Amino acid sequence: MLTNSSKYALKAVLYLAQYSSEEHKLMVKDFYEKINVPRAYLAKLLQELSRHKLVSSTRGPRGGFYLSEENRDQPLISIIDVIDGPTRLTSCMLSLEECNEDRPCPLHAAFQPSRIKMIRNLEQLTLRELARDLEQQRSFLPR
Amino acid sequence: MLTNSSKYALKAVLYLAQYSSEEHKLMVKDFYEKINVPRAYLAKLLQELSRHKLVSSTRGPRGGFYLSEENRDQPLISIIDVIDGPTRLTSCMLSLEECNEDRPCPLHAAFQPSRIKMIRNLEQLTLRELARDLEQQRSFLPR
DNA sequence: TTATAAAAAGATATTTATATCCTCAATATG
DNA sequence: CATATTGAGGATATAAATATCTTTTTATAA
Ligand code: FES
Ligand code: FES
Repeated sequence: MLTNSSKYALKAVLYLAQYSSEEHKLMVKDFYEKINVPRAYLAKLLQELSRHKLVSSTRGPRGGFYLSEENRDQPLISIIDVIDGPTRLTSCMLSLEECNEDRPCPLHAAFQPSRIKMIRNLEQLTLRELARDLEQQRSFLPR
Repeated sequence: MLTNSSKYALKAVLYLAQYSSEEHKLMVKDFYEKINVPRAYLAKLLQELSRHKLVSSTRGPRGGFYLSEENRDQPLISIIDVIDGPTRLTSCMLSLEECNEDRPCPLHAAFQPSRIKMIRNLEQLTLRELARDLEQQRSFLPR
């Protein structure tokens, strides 16, 4: 469904949503163990997200990563698009060149409705909303 | 969502469902181009499915692969389980050890309903049914 | 201004998925 | 029985994903 890379990225961003702020930045070495992601690989993923303005960072002493208020309003899909590429979830399940009703593959009719629902969720749910669920212990971040 | 391998396998099996029978077996070299799968790799995938009794085959002259009537009644999921492993679609989207309501990850609540629908579809739809759609040109097999 | 701490960037290594190749075993046919 | 034909199986090659290591840049604060 998702690659390991985007799972790592989502865990990292949700962790930052919970425990970081502009006043309290987190260094990679401070939390890579909490979310069980290889340290150097996590750094790479966050760099990529930073380049795309999905997480915030500053270098040097007292630097680190954090989520700005704007970052928190990003939908989940934006993380996935950057790490897995924008076609991972929307492309045809059997790799037909394009997925559409006009010339559907054999799986299309049965799967498109639930697939669309999942994608709509990813487009609508923001990091802020999921972080709130975590805070209220309505959900739990895997380590 | 699915690996290339299981997409290949599904295309192959659906092709066999349409064009093969016990009386008319198909050799790999006769159809690997039709479904655009590397010849030797397709052979490997069909061998694996054959070992699991999901496709039928005989060796020697006039041999080849085909789908028996029993093969045609298998659900899609059985192909995917053999090629991708049985946890590909059911495991937690963030790789939490187990996906359940008691201790859900942040994505669980939003995604589980549509995910379950997709999996139910895969468990219920048989090759026979999808082949019928193809025959009626209600769907099209990508090459 | 200097030393230091942190991310950014680039190079390299490892593992897994995908793909190919070669030999062996089974089966049909003459 | 001999021979040709096909899948089965094992070994190997390549590509992509995952992971690590080293160097450079930027910011802080003494
Ligand atoms: S055409 Fe294949 S999933 Fe839509
Ligand atoms: S617990 Fe993560 S998807 Fe169910």
